[in-house]
Amino acid sequence: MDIPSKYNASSVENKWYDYWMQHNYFHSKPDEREPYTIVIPPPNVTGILHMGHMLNNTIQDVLIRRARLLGKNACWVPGTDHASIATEAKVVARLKEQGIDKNDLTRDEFLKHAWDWTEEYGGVILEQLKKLGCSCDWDRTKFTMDDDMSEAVIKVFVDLHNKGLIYRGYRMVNWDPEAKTTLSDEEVIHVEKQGLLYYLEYKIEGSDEKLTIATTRPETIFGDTAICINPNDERFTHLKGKKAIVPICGRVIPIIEDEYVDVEFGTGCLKVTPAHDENDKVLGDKHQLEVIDIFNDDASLNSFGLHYEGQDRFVVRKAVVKELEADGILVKTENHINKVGTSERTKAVIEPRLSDQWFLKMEDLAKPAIDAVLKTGDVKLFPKKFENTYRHWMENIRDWNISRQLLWGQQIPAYFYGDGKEDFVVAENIEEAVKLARAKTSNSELQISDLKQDTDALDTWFSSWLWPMSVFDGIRNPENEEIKYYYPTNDLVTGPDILFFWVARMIVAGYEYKDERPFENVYLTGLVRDKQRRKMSKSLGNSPDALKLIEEYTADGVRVGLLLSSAAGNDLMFDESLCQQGRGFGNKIWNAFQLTTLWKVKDIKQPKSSKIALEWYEAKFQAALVEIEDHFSKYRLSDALMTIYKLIFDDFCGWLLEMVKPAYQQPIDAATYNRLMSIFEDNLKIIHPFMPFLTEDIWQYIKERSPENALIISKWPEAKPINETLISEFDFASEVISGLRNIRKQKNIAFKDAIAFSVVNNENVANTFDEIISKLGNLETFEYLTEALEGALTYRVKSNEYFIPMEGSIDIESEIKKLIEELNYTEGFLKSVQKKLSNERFVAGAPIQVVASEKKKEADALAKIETLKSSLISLK
RNA sequence: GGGCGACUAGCUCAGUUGGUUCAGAGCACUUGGUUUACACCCAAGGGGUCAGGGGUUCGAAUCCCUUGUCGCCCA
Repeated sequence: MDIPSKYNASSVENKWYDYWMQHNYFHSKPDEREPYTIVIPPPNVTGILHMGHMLNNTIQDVLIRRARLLGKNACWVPGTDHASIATEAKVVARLKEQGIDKNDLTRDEFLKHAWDWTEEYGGVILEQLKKLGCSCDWDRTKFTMDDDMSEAVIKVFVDLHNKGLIYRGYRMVNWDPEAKTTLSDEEVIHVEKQGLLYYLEYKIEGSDEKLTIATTRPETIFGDTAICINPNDERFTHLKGKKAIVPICGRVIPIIEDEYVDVEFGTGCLKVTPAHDENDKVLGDKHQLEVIDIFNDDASLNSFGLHYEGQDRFVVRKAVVKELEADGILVKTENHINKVGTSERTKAVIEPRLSDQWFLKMEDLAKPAIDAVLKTGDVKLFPKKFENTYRHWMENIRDWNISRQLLWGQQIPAYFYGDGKEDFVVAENIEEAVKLARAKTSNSELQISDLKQDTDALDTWFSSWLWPMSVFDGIRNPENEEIKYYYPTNDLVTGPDILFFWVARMIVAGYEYKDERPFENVYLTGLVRDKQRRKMSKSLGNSPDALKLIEEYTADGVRVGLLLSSAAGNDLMFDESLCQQGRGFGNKIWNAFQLTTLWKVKDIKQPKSSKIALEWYEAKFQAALVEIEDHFSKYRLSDALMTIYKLIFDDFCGWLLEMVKPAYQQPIDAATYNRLMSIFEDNLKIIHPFMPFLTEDIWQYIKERSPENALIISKWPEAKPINETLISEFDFASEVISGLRNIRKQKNIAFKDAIAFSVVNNENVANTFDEIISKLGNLETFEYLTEALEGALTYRVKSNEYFIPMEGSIDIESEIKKLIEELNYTEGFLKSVQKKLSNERFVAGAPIQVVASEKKKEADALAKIETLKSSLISLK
């Protein structure tokens, strides 16, 4: 077989991805094996891959590939989300470019455009995931607007309505004047903005007196329906029961009293605008105030705005201020920082607005979801710190506004038969609706044509909260084989930014519809930031192009780079040098493989050193396996990767290969070679989840393999007992070798010059690794002595003393100085240990093993001091 | 304003019930190296008052109090 000397990532990646696809390894169907299921957090259908997706999906792929190797029936369901507001905004923008106004289109016409768009751009992101190596079961790809998915959504809406949990209410909602839709509370981002506080004078009716109020929104005076004072505020006692006159529009409004008013803030007087502020609405309800809505749905003023009618709210603010100033009503302005609600999607400033919307009662639904995370632990969050955030949100949960004034999404299945607020029925389809409407109205003459479906669509999250169930058709067919097999899923990997939007609601839906958790573990990734800690975003232009990154650093390299420093829940400070490290690691493995291919294998005797070396590596490998297992069980993927990285880089390449490497142009014995290759295969298995392409490629070069023997579906190495003795003996030997290297360096002895070497074995160290020390130290001789050797360079490991004879060139003075330094240090150390041991309270209070270890330290130090002293004597 | 979390080497982070393994890892840095797999490499080395202060304890990076800085969530 021809093996290229350089690893050619791009052709290898395509080759093996195609191979995996062709042999259907990613596909899962229910069988007798234990299932391991992940549902992808569906990205926006028209989105493109960014760093957050890369991180997210790499983690999922690592988990799914490992599960596959562990012999589980691994199923990773991919798909996309229709993302109603984001997608609709893009479609509207494109139509606008083409000179088409959304409002001129019928619902069906608009939806046609939206579907065209979806088909044009949809799924690009899924293709990009393939480049990253994601082993999703592509046969199962779902879209939240697929017919069956939509059916499930509608079914759930009807069901919740019939349970009395969905209601229609005239409420204050968050209005996005740009998208012209409401938003849920979670879609509103509060941003701190520098604004102004305006002090305005209102005349008191029937007197010359004036009252000053402070407001951040002077343009809303057109909606004022009261002035409120605090009844305990003596400054205003005399105004009780009087009326004030609103500037510009001259309307007379009452002065009301309420303790809600903060005496300290502004002037202690509040203007009340019930239509445009949530708190004012509460006040208004309490005091039965009139509600005057002054805005159109694009936040321009309506006729209540008088001569400002038709102008935008921010334009009006400036103009009103000017007019008020000219009239002497504006007393002063102050700088003021306030938090302004903005739309997550369009960034528009949110306008609180009263309107008829659909709501889902959350309080009771939330209860099992609270217990699952906080009491029973049925659902675990990683890292755990998010449990507090979760608790806080869930215990203060508010009803969920699920209607959106959008077209792109599932249309609300409420059918109106009259103009009254309650003149509607909710049904899965219009035929059903007619029947219900006839029954409700006792009017058997009612026809389909008499019904008008609510024009609103459902919030996107109202479809994605069913995702872990609906992808297996668990809502429409709750008893089908797939949902029974795959549900509950195992792990969910997503960002903490959608903990409430999505994760919490999936848990709610899971308990409501399956009476079971939707997943067991939630791995919350951090945000990907740049080196300067800025969030990666398109507008900042600091997000690298995902595909270019793969091209430059290989898919495996990027995967490793992303995972190297991303503990669960911690933000990831992304730096391309991490990918460099990942690519470098790939090259290292490739070169290690290259080395093995250069050897001629011969049926000759196996050197003892090779036999020991292989046994030692197997011990290290087993120890690493335990560590890796532990890291995975805690979702510490970076730690698991680092353990493997060090095992392969240091122990395998750095030590083992050097130990078994035959001399120049000499063959390697078959026993060592075969064992080594089998070890290599085990290495490939454990790194495969992180670096799937490179490992499969090498795996297939090692031997001809049938499709049943591909690495992707091989078996994770079996755990065996660890030979601890061998590990600790090697640790000692490696210190001996380091000492040799140091001496060589200090004395400028080239490696190719063999040297004589001897030891006084005070520690009674086993000679297991002597041959290896000889080989790696390039020793000419290795002798055991009973007494110190004179005229030699020395160094110590514990109380063992090592000698390298050197004629003439030994600087006795500096040797003595070195020994005295070492002696002083060891004596100081001994003193501190003995001080501890002479403390009765320590000996009595500390655990036995801690005391024992201190005693061992004492003995070791004493032995070492002995060695040092005798060396000093012999030098003098 | 309320809550949560963080602060450990130049950077990114580990450090589990206070005690074998406690001051660690990787990267970066310095020095040396044509050891025939790999300079995308090898070897050696420097570097931290564990944010500041106080306390509990035989013993504190770890527990408590306090101050500061930063981040996130909610209002």
